[in-house]
Amino acid sequence: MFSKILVADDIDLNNIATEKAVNELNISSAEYVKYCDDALLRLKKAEMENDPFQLLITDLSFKADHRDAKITSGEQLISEVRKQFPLLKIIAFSIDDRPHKIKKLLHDYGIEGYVVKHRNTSSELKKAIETVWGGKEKYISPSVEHALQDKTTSEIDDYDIQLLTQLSLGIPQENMEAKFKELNITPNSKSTIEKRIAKLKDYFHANNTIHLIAIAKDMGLV
Amino acid sequence: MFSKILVADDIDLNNIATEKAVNELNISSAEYVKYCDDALLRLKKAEMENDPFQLLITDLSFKADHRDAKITSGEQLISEVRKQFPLLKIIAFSIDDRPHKIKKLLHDYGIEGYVVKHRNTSSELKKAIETVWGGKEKYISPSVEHALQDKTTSEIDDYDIQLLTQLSLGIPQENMEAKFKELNITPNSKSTIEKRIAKLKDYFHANNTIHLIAIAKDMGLV
DNA sequence: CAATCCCTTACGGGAAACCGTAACGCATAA
DNA sequence: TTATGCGTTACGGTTTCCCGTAAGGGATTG
Repeated sequence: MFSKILVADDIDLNNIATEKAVNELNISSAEYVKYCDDALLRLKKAEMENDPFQLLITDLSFKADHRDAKITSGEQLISEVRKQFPLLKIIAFSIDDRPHKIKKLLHDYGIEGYVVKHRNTSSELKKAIETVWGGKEKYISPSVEHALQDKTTSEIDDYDIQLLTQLSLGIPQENMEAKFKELNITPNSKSTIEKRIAKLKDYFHANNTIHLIAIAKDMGLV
Repeated sequence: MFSKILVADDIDLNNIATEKAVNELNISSAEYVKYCDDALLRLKKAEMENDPFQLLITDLSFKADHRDAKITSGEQLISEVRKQFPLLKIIAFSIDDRPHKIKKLLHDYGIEGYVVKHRNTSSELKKAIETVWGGKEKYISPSVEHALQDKTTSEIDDYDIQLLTQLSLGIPQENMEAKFKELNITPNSKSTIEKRIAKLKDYFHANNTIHLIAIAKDMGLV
């Protein structure tokens, strides 16, 4: 079993309960932090002392408070960790069960586990740690396993996300061509952009662009 | 101190940690449920047995699962509880720190406390229970006290919310007059609706209606 | 080399949204 | 009673969006 793990979650309740779950496994050392920046510092310190962490369990959403923070989300933390500590195993631990978010973490960063906070989190978390320790397979909460097969989101690419994002930020379709040129996104003609928006509306059965953006917001695409 | 309280939260971790906090107070009986429907059942049963609960601590967001649920959110639960058990004290216990949500619960339902799940939840929850037990004042987490003074949302009325909601559901401005007549909402002329949308865009500094709806979604207004 | 396919781009007509102006209805005040 | 103010409603012109058609430019194929 892992001998040294790090848990990052800004909500103290989660750390309290996670600690209880972790203590029921045979893990000799577990540390808990409430800020992403602190997580990175701990990882660096342990690396320097030649006693590195073996597993990071991290929440995805961290609320801002009075402290200045360089890393403000679990996703940013995961991205940094993957670059600086490629051997460290990662389990994401979140209330978010939206397929798009989950797939992104699994595919883009190749994390080893995704545990959804729900009614049986405690036992799931233990199973996840054991599975990841085994090293053979990833652990995904049963309630979101279907997310991986979900093709609704796999057919939506980065271009679509960019488009939806700019729309949600108030860029009118009229100015989108200029905006995309500014951002070096191609294709960027008014016509193609129009067609792509129409395709998205069709895909999500949206009555109009407002509806489309509302749906995208609900799905967590933007 | 309270002798009998009920805690409703669908995430087991929260119940585990809440239990720990509650045990540090002098409360002789505390029960924990993961479904809103169960909460209502427990309250009814205790009432019938002439041993009613004195305090309800409830989360606001409950995820759906395989079980059929009549009450699907903490807000609905609070609404029912206020009708059926007017003497029961209520503390809402949520990760949601958006002013609009908090004000709604405090004003529309007159709940006795609002604790935001954050980095010091455990001690805040204890303080909240003690304050509500005192019976003289309400408890609001310090980090959202400013929400009560926030006038951004107090100037947005139910009519605005209805309008934003229908827009986000894909009703085009063109058909809004008919929709509002169907819903018996007045005023409902095309012209007034146009003007109100323009006012909202102005208020939130939205470039266009899409942007407006994105902002409303972010603020939790719809 | 020409033929075909697919994606991108261009354009134009019609619908919806946007915005200013003005009339109407109703309440309060003179 | 008339005057004033405010919110609602009505209308028309301009802009933006929507949607169909068609032309342009590579890549692949015969």
